[in-house]
Amino acid sequence: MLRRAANPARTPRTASFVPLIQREIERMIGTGELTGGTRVNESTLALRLGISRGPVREACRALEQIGLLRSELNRGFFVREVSTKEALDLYDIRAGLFGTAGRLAAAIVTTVQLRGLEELIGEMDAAIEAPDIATFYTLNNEFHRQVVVASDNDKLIELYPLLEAELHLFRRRGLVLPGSMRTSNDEHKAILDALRQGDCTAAARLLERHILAGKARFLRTLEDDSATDARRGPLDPRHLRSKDR
Amino acid sequence: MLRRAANPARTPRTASFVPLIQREIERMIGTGELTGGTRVNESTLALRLGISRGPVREACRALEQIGLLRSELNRGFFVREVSTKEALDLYDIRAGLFGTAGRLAAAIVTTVQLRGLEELIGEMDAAIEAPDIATFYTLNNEFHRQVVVASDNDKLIELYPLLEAELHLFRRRGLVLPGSMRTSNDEHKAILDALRQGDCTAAARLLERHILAGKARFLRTLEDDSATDARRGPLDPRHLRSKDR
DNA sequence: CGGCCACGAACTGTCAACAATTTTTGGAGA
DNA sequence: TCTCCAAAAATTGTTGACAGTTCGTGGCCG
Repeated sequence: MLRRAANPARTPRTASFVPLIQREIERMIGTGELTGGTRVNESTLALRLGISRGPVREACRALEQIGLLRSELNRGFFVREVSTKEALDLYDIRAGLFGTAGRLAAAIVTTVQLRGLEELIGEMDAAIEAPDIATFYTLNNEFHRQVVVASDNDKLIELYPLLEAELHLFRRRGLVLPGSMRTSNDEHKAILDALRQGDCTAAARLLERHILAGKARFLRTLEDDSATDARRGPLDPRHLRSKDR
Repeated sequence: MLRRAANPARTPRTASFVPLIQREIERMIGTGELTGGTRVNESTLALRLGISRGPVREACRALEQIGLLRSELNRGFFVREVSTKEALDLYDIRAGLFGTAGRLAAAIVTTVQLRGLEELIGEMDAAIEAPDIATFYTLNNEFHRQVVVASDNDKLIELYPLLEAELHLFRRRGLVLPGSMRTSNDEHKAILDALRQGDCTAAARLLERHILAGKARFLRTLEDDSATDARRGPLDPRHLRSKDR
């Protein structure tokens, strides 16, 4: 929580409030403290953080650009809700970018990085045995992140987490199916092999398919949900237009 | 130019100033009115647009997020300069995304859209004959845009132009080599064929390679420049780490 | 003549206030 | 009791002002 108790002076000027507020709101969204569709009350938030509305508005404007908030004229900022169509779109984009990351990484990945990925795979195996879904989820994210970092493409390293964050705004969480963890980690192992051998084409293909497989699993959970939970109604047929491959 | 002369009332409230300012700054950057590295003076800009600094700051904060501006504490906002490394990184990202666009588009592209692409290719041929580099440049951009639109991936349609805009911040413009126009349009024809046949894999591969070919041409112009214009010094060896394919 | 420091101007970061708009509340009428 | 409407409250969009920082200038000292 942001407190200015330790700094009664008017303006610290050693750091701007805006990035702090931005990260704070991101955190609130991440933890579910702010849930999709809810309105961000500028005054309340400013009061709670002990600052005025100006910096809060700037932070919200920044968050609007990266897709975490949306604005309505004279009504302020709202936490974005990601539709099923958008979530599926994001999977396709992530697939393309992740494939690119693999193509780049395979050419320049270091042995240290390879060892790191190997360790993560081992820990994921352990999490599968436990079974510990939460830990697997974290490790899986870290594996993806490290692959992107290995690409040494700074723009990609910057862009990829934004897409992940936006995907997390999809209304239903916990998209990791217990049964799919083993399959997923097998894919990780194949990816590691391709990276180790410096096979750019294979790495790109495997990583792209890894995300698209995730998309397929995601689609399946959606269908399951709409079957068991009839209140939500049938799936929008538009979703089926996004063909895989 | 934004003027409020027609609206002397204090607050119109039929639209927020922020998006208008944002687009105005984008335009100024696009036309080169604001060039890379220059400082964005909030007071001056606000005065010129006839509004106060608040909305200007919000617009700048938004532009910071999409990579057109950067901020320094107590020094304000500056027009970003895109380094050679970043430009090359952007080419790789665009290649991956463009390939994704092609994979998606091939499955659902309409005959109307195909006809539109075909016409653009024809016009580009004419521009090559003229020769009219500026027109070719515009048509080429439009061709790329239409392929992305054909993917029907809204997030991609939103994301792709941002990357284009950022690439335009690279310090040297006019990266279209006269000699490469014909090659480039030949690639367009192959892409159109793949799309017409609904061949997702071929379309993805061709589009990805089309951008990577652009990256290769880009690299060549850099080398030419550094050879003829020795004052800039030799290329940073890091650039060579981004291997193609 | 050159470097250093102090002073003033310019500018940023933040705040408090105001007007316009939206939302809520309360009650009158059917 | 429910619906509709008007007034009050709450909230946003914008503004002008203030404090602190950075930048530029000129004088002083070596």
